[in-house]
Amino acid sequence: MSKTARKFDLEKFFLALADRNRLRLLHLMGDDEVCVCFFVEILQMPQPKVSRHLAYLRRAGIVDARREGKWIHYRMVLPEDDHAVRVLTEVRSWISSDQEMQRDRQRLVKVCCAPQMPVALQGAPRPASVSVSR
Amino acid sequence: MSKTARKFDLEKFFLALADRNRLRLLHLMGDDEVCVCFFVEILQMPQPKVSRHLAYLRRAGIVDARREGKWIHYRMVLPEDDHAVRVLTEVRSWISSDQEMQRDRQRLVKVCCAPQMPVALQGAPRPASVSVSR
DNA sequence: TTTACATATTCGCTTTTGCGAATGTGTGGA
DNA sequence: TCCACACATTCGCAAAAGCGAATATGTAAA
Repeated sequence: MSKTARKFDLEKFFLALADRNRLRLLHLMGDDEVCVCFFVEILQMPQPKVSRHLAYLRRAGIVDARREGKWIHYRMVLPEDDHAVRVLTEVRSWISSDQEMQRDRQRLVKVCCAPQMPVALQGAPRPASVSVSR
Repeated sequence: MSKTARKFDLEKFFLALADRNRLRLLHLMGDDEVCVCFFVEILQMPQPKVSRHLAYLRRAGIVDARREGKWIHYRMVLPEDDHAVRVLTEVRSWISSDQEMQRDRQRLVKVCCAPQMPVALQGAPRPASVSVSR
């Protein structure tokens, strides 16, 4: 599940960013580690669709996944390439200014800070801050 | 031929960057205004292919074109969106570190600084520095 | 006003991408 | 051991992208 060092592919990198679904996923992660079930719930997308787009980001070296029991957490990683890191930093700041994405995040905060989470998320591990790692 | 202000589309922007042909075109432009015929000559691509990719960049608001007689010059523009500008700045620095693109540029410099340009480019206006404009 | 030239666009075609639906895989609890 | 759950992957199809070939457009020069 862990990423091994590989040559950074410019095209694959930008292709991964060229889809609003994936940008929304990235923005929801932010600096945290987020469980797949939250993406499904917050974005109201079918689970296979979420998984497919997460896989896309994984293959592009932009996110990494960690299993914890039945749940799988995704987080952003700093790509090996410094240019990619800086582009990604700009992209994150950019998508933060997008209205729809702001609403996504508001829903995430609202849901996971509530004393009682929605039925679909009962028992799911809440998003937790992680230091973005290589 | 000139770009009118329009809402900046995140997806379209990244999609435009998600193709090596287009990244090579962008890199060849750099800070200059470059005539289409140079792209065709340097990149050794069929002219319709070059035109199609340039159109793609135009529609994404990344480049603009200027006609001068029979020739058409392309140059990068600073997108309206400041985030896009910063991403683009990083991208330009990124592609500058790519080997193939460095070779592209070397060929461009070699060709247009030569006292006698190749037959295909006889009479073509050489690339000229322009201040990147909005 | 033809003609030549530089560039843009259109047309089939193949490849790739995204999708929903179905199915597979790994984990923990009964 | 069997089942339920969380997630990943596969499959078949529709939409989109990229390509070469052909064609259209705009300009200058004869």
